[in-house]
Amino acid sequence: MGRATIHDVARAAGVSVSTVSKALNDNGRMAAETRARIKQVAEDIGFRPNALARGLLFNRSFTIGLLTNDTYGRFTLPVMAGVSEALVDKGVSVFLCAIEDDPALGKIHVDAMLDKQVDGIIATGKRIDRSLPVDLSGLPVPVVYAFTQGAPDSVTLTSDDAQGAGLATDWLLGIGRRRLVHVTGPQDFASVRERATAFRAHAGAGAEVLCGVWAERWGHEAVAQLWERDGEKPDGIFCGNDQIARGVIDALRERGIRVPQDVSVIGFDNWEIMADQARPPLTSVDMNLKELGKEAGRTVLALAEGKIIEPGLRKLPCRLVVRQSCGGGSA
Amino acid sequence: MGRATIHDVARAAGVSVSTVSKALNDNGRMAAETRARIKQVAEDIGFRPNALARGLLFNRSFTIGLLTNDTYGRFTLPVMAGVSEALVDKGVSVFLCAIEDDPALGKIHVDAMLDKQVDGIIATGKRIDRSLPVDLSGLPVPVVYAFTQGAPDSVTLTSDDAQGAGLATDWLLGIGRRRLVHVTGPQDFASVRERATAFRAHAGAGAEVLCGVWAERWGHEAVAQLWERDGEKPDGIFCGNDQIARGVIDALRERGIRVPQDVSVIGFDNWEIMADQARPPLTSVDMNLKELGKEAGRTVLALAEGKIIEPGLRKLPCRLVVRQSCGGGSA
DNA sequence: TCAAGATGAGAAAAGCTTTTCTCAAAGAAT
DNA sequence: ATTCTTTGAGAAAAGCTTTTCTCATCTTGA
Repeated sequence: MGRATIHDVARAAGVSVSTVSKALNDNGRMAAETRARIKQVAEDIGFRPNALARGLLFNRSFTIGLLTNDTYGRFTLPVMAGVSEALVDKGVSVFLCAIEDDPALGKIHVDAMLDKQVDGIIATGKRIDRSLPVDLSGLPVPVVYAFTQGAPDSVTLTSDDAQGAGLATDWLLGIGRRRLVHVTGPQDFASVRERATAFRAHAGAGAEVLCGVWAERWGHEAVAQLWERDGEKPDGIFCGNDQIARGVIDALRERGIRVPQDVSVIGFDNWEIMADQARPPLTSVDMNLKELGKEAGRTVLALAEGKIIEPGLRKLPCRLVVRQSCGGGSA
Repeated sequence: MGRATIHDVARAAGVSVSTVSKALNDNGRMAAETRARIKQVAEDIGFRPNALARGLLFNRSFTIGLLTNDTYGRFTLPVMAGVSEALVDKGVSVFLCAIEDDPALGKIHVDAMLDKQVDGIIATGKRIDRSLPVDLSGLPVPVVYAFTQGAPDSVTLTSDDAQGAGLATDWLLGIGRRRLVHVTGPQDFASVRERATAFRAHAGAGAEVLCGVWAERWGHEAVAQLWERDGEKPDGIFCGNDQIARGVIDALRERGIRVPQDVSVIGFDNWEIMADQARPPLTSVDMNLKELGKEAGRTVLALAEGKIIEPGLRKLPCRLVVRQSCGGGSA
């Protein structure tokens, strides 16, 4: 019972364990024929080295911890998938630690990870301007922050909100829209402020920004505000997330305004389930969260291997996913 | 550098490592005063035993693997959180393995988990009538399936679709609705069939079931079908998910039909972000996925400890979350 | 006072893998 | 034929913790 050990292979091949080890790791000197035979026996027997024993020996567990306080959101899941994907072919597995917003739970999880000798920790959350309720400074392993507020002098990865906003704004300008408005979320989000600044920089200082909440009804309401006052109406609306965009599109339709013929709308997040189901489907800025997760994985691994990575905030570019709500597609 | 080992504690306390071990684990015979002193030293020094070494010794890694092919969906995240929560205070950590729908990737992850000597594996997915693209039978560790199709003779946990549908139907009947309709997703989903059967059993064999797709526009369309034909109109609509319910509510509003005064609507999934933002907020059936995850965690741990759990399909009850789309709330 | 029992603490082995040393045998060169 | 070199393979230690023995010392009873 149990899994085959290197001793089983040695016995089956009629050699010593050290010879088996050397054969399998292409180490040491030995007859090529012996090496091949041992490899064959190991394969036949289904031997795979015990990672616990290797970890003990190398002081390296080939394991990292992923800490998140977001158990429902749509942001962390792609990040996690990216981390997992980046590390799996390096033989590194990922501990998932859901800590809610509970500092005590956070500490328990961090201690458990350290006990298990993780090679590093990635912290991720639901908002890039809030930090996790747990102190990760002074740990004996490297820490990388992804899509959450990092400690000073740490390596922190986020999406580039300004660049994403610029992408959307330029696209609207590129297809000939001139009267642009940005309808977005609450101003206390750093993302909101950064996107708004970039929007104004690209669209012109006079371009209007309406802050509200992250909800469809705010999209409705913003359209009402914009259309029920005097003056020129916008012909391009860049929204702070896909839900707001969804509300905007619905409100425009209810007013008989055609999207994209009369007004172009762009969302943010590229939340497929929302963007695809909007009528018309929503052009949206994608934050490349999976890519961000991959990068976080690669980075923490590099740090674990002793490579020097300059600390600081690194912003990864967004991309624009073109659907029909905007016009100007290549089709 | 590195973490303190039991040898460091022994040296600091002026005793042997075996004495330290016995002191900390409340094992063996020794002077109470010695024991207390050693414990104090260990605490001061910040000693925590190396889980790799313990794992090697006990043939137990205090680790389980969580396999999922759902990297974007909203079903697995609460399941994962539940698993993590159930196991953290047993000292068990969870490996997250995102395998997409790739059998090769699945095998790699399973092998990696076995290498790391996981005590068990939980498989979870995005659909309870599809199985993961990887064979988990004949593994040397116990496997529990949660919210995905399990192998024959395995322990499989899902939500009780029939009971959930019954809950919703009875609620509608209980508040006096008599002309009920069930608007749901594609019939090739087992969940759809099961809920429909339960709906008919509770609402009467003649009660109508409309199958379509899992999308808002289908909710719209179903309302159009129902209202644009002759005969009595429904006064209670039970929807197969919250997106459909959302479409139904919007379509009713557009027709001037009041929810909940004229028609009661109930959704399924209790997807907060959708249910809360509907106008009015949606009463919905919650599958208790976090609870399901917890149960899966407890079960796999029990199996890992050698307890006998009868194999088979276990269905965990749903609950109804009452908001305003239905009337009949206690308020 | 001597033997027997109780008590406290250390030595060693096990769990699995890898690496460094060591050693023996075979082949080559003188 | 003898010595040196090369080659092939095994022994042992390290990495950390726990448990089972074993041993020495102290106490107690006869």
